[in-house]
Amino acid sequence: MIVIKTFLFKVINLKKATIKDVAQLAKVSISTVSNALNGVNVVKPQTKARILKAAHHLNYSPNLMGKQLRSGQTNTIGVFTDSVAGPYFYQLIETISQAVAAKHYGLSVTLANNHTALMNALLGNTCDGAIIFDHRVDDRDLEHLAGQGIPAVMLDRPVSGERLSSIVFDSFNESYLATQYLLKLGHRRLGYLAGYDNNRDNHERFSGFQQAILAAGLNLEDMVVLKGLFEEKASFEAMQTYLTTATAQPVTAFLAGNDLSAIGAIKAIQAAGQHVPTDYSVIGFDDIEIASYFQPALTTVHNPIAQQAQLAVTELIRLLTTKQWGQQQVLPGELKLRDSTAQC
Amino acid sequence: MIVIKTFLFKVINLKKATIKDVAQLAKVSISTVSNALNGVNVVKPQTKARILKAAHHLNYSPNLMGKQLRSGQTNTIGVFTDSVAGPYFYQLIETISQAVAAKHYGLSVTLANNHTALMNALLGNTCDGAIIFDHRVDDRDLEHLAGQGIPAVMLDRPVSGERLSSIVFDSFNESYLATQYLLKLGHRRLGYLAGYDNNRDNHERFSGFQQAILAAGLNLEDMVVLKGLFEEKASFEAMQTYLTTATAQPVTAFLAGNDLSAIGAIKAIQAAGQHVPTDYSVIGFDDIEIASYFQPALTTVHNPIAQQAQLAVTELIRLLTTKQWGQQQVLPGELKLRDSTAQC
DNA sequence: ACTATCATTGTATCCGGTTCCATTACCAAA
DNA sequence: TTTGGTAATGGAACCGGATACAATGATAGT
Repeated sequence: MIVIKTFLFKVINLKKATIKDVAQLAKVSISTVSNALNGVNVVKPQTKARILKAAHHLNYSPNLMGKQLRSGQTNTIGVFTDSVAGPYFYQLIETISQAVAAKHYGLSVTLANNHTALMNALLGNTCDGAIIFDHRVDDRDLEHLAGQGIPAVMLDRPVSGERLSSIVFDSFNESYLATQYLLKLGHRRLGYLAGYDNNRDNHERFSGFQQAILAAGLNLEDMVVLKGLFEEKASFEAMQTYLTTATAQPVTAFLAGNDLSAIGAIKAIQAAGQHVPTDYSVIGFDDIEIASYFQPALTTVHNPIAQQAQLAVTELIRLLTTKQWGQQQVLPGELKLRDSTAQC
Repeated sequence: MIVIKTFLFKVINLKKATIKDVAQLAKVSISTVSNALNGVNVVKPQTKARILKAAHHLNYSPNLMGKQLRSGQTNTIGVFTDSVAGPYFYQLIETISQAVAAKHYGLSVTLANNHTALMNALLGNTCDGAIIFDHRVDDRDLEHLAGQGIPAVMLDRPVSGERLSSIVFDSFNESYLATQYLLKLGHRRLGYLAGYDNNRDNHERFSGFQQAILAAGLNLEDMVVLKGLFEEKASFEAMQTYLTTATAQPVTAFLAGNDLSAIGAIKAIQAAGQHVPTDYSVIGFDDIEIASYFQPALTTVHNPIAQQAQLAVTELIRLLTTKQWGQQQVLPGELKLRDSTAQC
């Protein structure tokens, strides 16, 4: 009999202890337990001690679902994204996590594989506010969010509204200045390694590139656009193809859609027996970790990712705690001069 | 009056629509709404259509807290970690996210800044099962978890139990083999760039290093241990100090606790005007992205991170769906021969 | 001793869903 | 017309907590 009892005890114990169990063991009501555990200062110290002891004995930890359902607050900030791949994201999330912790919020990163799952998570009240880095979220989705009163900060698109802010990089100007720098070095025939067609950064960077060229009084027709697709491999192949079909008046400098693209291009140039920056200058975007380790060290545009992350959290908490409107913030980047660019 | 009404309407509308609102608008009970929206096949098509229309009109999306509280299921797998920094984590999480999506689970990554927050999140029923990559979780915590019936897979420590599995790399053997390789190249005086004292990987790697040396009949006293702390800067300084105090019979090869450490050491060697691998051979661990871009390309131990991630998800789902016991799995790494090692 | 006051504790409701079970409506067979 | 059966819908309990409010008990003032 004793054996069976022990077994039953174990099975019963497998079920998570609830506030009811704690109340029963401490011989008080559940409301008193709730008060004691949440630091409401009305419980007699003696009773509180008994409750804490009971809670500890039962390995009690509150069910967050119940807690959050009733209180309507999660005390959690959610980051929603379609991809955690790449160095950008983890630099971002690292600072976000620190900033969120400093403000005594919890952090939850949700990776949704499709749009429905994303919106469900976003609208499912699993967080008090959202930081969104997801290209699939369109304006209609944002309207939904706003309608449900969930504050959000967008990182990949400039938007703003009643409870909606955005913090983006100044891709156009960065590109404009980088291109200007290549022109200043004496290059007159430039190439652009394009990223994805529907990507905002790609679009802005390409526009900046074009505008700088026009502003210098040069002809866009002399320029070359290669499909780099933001990838090393695609850029390598695109550059390889270009090099074999090079004309008499070849391009001497390339602006790449991002660093990976720049690296792929440089590898193709090197594989063809030519040199960077002697034969070609190349500039990237993002200043990923590899950029400074690469040979030659990459001249690239550095975006203040940590600053963006910090601002995103600050701004979201502002939206959460005040009833003020959201705003658009644009952060300027910086051209890091390294060894992949030289005088023409 | 109309203006005020409109205003009131707006304010009311700001509140999220609940299942009750949908029921009211569709003129049915909430249970029917629930059935209709969850695909229970008892609702008359006509009614269902009316409900769907109402739900859409109200921008209704269910509150996940309520849903999960009642059903006791979250359909979500949680990843719990103390740090997302570094390339290891994002390679890991990328594969995890794909695997989880393929199994039709949601994914939530929780970054807890302190132990209490971590355990609260872990024990708060916010996920059906957990993948834990957090050095702060000790055996007592795991007992808690087991006691609450939450299945978990540990990634940084070999453990197993009723609902607990682990998937770790074979750090000891990897280190043993890497050291053996250095010995095979003719090196007789070796150095180890140590990581954190309390880190399991560091401990295993150091043990493997020592055992390989002993097995070769060499004397441990001839070996050198530098404090690299898994960081580039600390390793740079440790190596710099070592080089200035070098003896007549210097070490010719180093095993570093990780790649960053190896890179720091190599930079110090180069800064001192010497060369790798001509003067010193250096081996790292992890095969981070930079390793192959670095000059010289780093000889390092490659761990099958994607495989670990895939197995973690598969194993966790096994624990979730069957009542079988957990297990320990150890994955072998592979020594990637590149350009930072040479014959003595 | 009686009562007002305050410190504690208990009761009941609610949060937003799911789900079991009862109820209703409808139709065909007797 | 009655009955039986099934399809469709509604009612109510419940998940685990928080919280407003009621109730209790103790203490002190008169």
